[in-house]
Amino acid sequence: MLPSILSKSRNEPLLARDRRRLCRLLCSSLRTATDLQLTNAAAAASSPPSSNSHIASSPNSYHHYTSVLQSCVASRSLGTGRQLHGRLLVSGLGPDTVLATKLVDLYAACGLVGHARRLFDGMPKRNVFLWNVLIRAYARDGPHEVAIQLYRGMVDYGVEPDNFTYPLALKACAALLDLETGREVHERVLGTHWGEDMFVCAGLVDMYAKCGCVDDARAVFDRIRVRDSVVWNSMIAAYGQNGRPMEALSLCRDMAANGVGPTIATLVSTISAAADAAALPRGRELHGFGWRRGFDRQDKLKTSLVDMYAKSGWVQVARVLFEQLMKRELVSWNAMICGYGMHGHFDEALKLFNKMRVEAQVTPDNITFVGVLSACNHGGMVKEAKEFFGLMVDVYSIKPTVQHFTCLVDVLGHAGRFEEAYDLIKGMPMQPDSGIWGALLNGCKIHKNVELGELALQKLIELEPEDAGNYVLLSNIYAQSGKWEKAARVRKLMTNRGLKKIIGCSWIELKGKTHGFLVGDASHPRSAEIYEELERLEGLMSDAGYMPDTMPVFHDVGDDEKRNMMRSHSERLAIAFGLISTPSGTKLLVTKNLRVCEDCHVVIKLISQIVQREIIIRDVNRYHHFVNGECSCKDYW
DNA sequence: CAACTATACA
Repeated sequence: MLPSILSKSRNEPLLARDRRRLCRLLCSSLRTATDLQLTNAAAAASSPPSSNSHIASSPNSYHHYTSVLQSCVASRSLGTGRQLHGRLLVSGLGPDTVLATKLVDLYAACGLVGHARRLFDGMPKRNVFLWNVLIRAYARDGPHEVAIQLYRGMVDYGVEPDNFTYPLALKACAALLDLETGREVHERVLGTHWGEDMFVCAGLVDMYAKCGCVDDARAVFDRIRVRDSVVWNSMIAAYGQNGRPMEALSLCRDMAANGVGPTIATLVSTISAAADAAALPRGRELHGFGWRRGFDRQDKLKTSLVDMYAKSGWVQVARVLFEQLMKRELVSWNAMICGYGMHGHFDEALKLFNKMRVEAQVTPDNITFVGVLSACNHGGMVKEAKEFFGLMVDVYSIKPTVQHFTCLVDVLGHAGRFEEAYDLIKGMPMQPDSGIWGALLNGCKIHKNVELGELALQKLIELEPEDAGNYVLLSNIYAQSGKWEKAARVRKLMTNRGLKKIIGCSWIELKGKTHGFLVGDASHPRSAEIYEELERLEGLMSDAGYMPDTMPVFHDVGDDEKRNMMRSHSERLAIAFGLISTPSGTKLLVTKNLRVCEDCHVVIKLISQIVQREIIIRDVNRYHHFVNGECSCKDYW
């Protein structure tokens, strides 16, 4: 009869004899003073005043027994838990699923998944709680494949997954980027009534988002009737993580309009979206909002602000916030180092990197090295880049990824060391991707290496035949070396394949409103003033000896027309608009969907000198920080 | 027993 003690239903009164037995068991396992203190404190904490608190606090009840175990879970008192487990085994107090669930939970929480698994495997009967607790352990700490195996095992075992199981299984799918299984889980959910459950839907949204299917995520999101902040956050993060920051920002507005208050998670996701969209005014607004709520004291929010300010050109502000962090985590260091790197402050980036390793004793990861290598890159530091690469591999035993190789190829290409770059590519342990060939092609463009440029383009076309930018780049290489027929042939090849050059577009955000400009755009209400300003500046520039360089325009058109096309490049329109709409001295940030052309680069340098303004252009792949006639890229980009 | 939150090459 004893084994049945522990499987009595919770509300059934225990027999006096059972109670005595349990009490003895419990007391004998809690002999040490520390354990006792721990347990008492934890038990007190886990029984808040409630209608049945008298039951929980009664020392002889089954509730007390389970609550002691519960408190072990809460305080991770492995010792006490193991003793209890031992006693249970010795006394033949058998397999009660409630107690087993708590033990499995305890072992998993203390990192002893093996123990948890053995206990689980030994249970003759498994209910949904037991499955969930074990799946949770694997869904949280991995290996995630096991979580999915268990989910499948549970179905085979005949236990129906519930509203707790699905989010866990989906979390594992998300971690593995296993879209196929994710869809399978979704299918199953649709066959039940759990499709209405907010937790399950949040799990689905997140799973689709992590697997890159934002629109599937949105479809699930749209069908949810009542949405709490977490579901909104999941969807906002979905856009942010999939390169659609503008939609993330607008969804945050929708969330507020729907009366759901932003939480710290909302702000972190949205601020990071603002960073990616280089939407500084919006980011500052969010910063202010977080400040009023007192969220900005939290390191996670502050780190997202570090990233946002750095990406919006305010590296110094980012640094101040970085210094204010209570504890500088790896991500914070990475954000700051990459922030310096992308603006060309390679000396600051390297100083910070050393501070991180030596003073703060934080171990860098592969992302840190991407930042450091790209910083070397922007500074043209070949020797240092190689050294850091060696440091990464030899000292930190970090396996280089294709991104690290891309940085090296890029720095070598910039320096015109094509043989080394090409050898490096040939010796890479992985297949070179489009980034690698793109970096090489970029170097070829700078040094007018037509031969290797052709090869790189060949590879690029194989890898991404749909990308018109590749054709444009090669055509520019030809044009720069005066090979006009070849330039035209590439252009023709491009049109024959039905590819269109992406139209250049730049935007600038002023007072929370985004103003976008296309090439030759005359649609802006202040268009006349914008062109007037450009003309005024051109006059001042030719006084300074500026001659337009029309080389990059590869169309077969007359010089005058080329000039006109150049002078109405979208970034110039955006800058002119910024100049006439802001007080003198205001820093301008312009974002562009393509690369800045050579002539615009020269022009913007001159403008920054003439009007004495800091102008930041955020290219499709880097920043140009123009101050007093100089650019942070030192004309290498 | 459950869902969301920062960093990265070209």
